[in-house]
Amino acid sequence: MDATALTDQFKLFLDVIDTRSFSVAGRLHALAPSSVSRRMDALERSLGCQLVSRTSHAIKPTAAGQLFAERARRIVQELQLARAEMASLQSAPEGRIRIDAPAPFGRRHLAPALADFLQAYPRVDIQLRLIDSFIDMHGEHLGEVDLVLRIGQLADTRLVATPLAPMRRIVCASPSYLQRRGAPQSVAELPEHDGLDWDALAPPHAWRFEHEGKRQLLRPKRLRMVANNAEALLTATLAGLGIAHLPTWLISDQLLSGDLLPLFCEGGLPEPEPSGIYALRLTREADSRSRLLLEFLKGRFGPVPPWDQALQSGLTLT
Amino acid sequence: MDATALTDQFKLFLDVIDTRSFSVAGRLHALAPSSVSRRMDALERSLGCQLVSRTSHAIKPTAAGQLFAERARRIVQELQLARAEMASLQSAPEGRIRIDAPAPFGRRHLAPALADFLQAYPRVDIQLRLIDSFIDMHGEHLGEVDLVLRIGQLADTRLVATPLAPMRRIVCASPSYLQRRGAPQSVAELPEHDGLDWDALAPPHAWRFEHEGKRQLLRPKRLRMVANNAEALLTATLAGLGIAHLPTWLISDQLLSGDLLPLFCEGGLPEPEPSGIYALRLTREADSRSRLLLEFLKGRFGPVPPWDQALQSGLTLT
DNA sequence: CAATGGCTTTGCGTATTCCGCAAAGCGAAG
DNA sequence: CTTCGCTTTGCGGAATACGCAAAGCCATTG
Repeated sequence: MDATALTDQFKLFLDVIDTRSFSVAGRLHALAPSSVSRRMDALERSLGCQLVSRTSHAIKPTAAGQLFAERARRIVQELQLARAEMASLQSAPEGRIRIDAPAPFGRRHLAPALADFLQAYPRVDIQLRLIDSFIDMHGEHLGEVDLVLRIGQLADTRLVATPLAPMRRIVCASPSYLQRRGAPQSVAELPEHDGLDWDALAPPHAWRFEHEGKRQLLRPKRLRMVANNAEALLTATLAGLGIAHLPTWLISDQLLSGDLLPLFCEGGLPEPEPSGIYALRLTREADSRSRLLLEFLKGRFGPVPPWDQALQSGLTLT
Repeated sequence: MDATALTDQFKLFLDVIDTRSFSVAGRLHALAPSSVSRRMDALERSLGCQLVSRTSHAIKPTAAGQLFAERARRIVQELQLARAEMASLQSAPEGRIRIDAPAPFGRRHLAPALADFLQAYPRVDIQLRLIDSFIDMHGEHLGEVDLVLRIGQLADTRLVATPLAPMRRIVCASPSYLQRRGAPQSVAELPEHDGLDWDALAPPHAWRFEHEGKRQLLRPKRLRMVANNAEALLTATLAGLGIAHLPTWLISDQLLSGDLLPLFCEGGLPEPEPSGIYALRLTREADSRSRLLLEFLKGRFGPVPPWDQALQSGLTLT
């Protein structure tokens, strides 16, 4: 059963309705009139209601037939659209997808993913723009990109956000720091330590946990460094400047290599807020290439991201 | 090829995508894994692009496959909706369709059509309300009816109007009047005659023509009768009180029997304005029964209404 | 009024396709 | 390393779909 048979069956029916004749509809589809008659009979028996009223000389669409034709027209249109989209993916004429993404995540995970995507679809080009500062969603330069990757809380915009991966954060420190200051035995000891924290746009400099069912908001007494750049925080943490609450996509390598040690890793500490890695589009009706890339990234990063997979197997090993 | 096979093909593909396995998807559809493999292969060759990436042990949807699955879900939904609609038509549970219509048209043409419709769909009931006065579209009693028939110009409303039939009007008079006053030889003589006219809500009491490319607006000097009821105008015209410009759906019987004589029938005089017989619905998403009746009426009255058909063959005969 | 032409339907032989089974190849888990 | 399960492919059989021809019927036409 070829997939074109799906649309052809409906198109035959529509031609029957339009031409009011089995024979000329059959001629349009290179089918004998008898085949058209049998097909329409099968369709009617399958639907359980009469679609065309037959006299021995001519046919006339029933009211039910007209109604079904209306639906069938929509369906044929969607079928052709789906087919055309698949075809356009294959040829992908001069397709350039423009992406904005945060630089640390982009370098670590997006760039390798894009490399694989480009190999899978040789005729697609990509323009990647990595941004170290926060991306302003409301800027008018949004029209210049097809996809924007965003990490963290979602600001309410008129954009369409599709989740790419969940984000987990782990409290960690370097071995040197822990040797010097000792490892905290519980969450309650955290405020006594030096902290390195994200400089979010939202003011509360604090770490939010959900432990044993109740939410806790902890703030280290001394924040030795606050930065709005993930790489800078990582560098400071590796240098043993303090304890940080860093996302797994940033530190999975260091956790596996032992350059960073997780604290309270027994609980797992899931991200309590609806926070994650999202792809934003300007409109729901993006072009096929962007949507293709979006599906590709969804398949690559979700539901459990590769960095978390490695962490899971790696941490149980140690 | 059963019509259910059409949706089953897509549902199989969707199950393959969801379960990520040919064998369990095949089990869901009572198909051997080999058949699933062959069908997916055929689908991919038909679309010309890979939908699932196969390793010998497991499969994984391609980005293109995810994209196509999105489309396929919509299509399957529409297919099931169409099928359900057809099924609901057949059983038609306690279906009552409420219709408002102008009384003269309703008695003449709508009632016979409804009788045929009721015979075709035995489980549907109809509540017909014929109204002699104009129907106020803005009244709140609109929620109580499913369909409203309207003749003439369309007032702008939030309603959805679908044309049922074009309206033609013919200038005519009774033989007695023409014998007494003589027949006008051209449109220019019309103002000298006694007129019978529709009492439209819009004030201009005049007959609009389109003759030889230019629009003419004629007003009889003496309007012997003005009424807002078609039957009353017809009665007056038959009584020989004057010349009237009456719609063909009203006077086709009298024209055929000779009780009324057409004037200037050589030109045909099409209705110049976008005027006709319309069905109004409150919302585009009416229930199946109302839409079924609508299609039935459209098929019965359009594109050339039966009264005009009879006129055409009848008038060429005389 | 009769004939003709075209349309739909049905029966039948044939050809195409579609399915399941079995064997082979292969990767992942134990 | 072995084993299990999944996918793929070849093959025989069956079900289906097709076209052709004959029949029935209605509208048009000479």
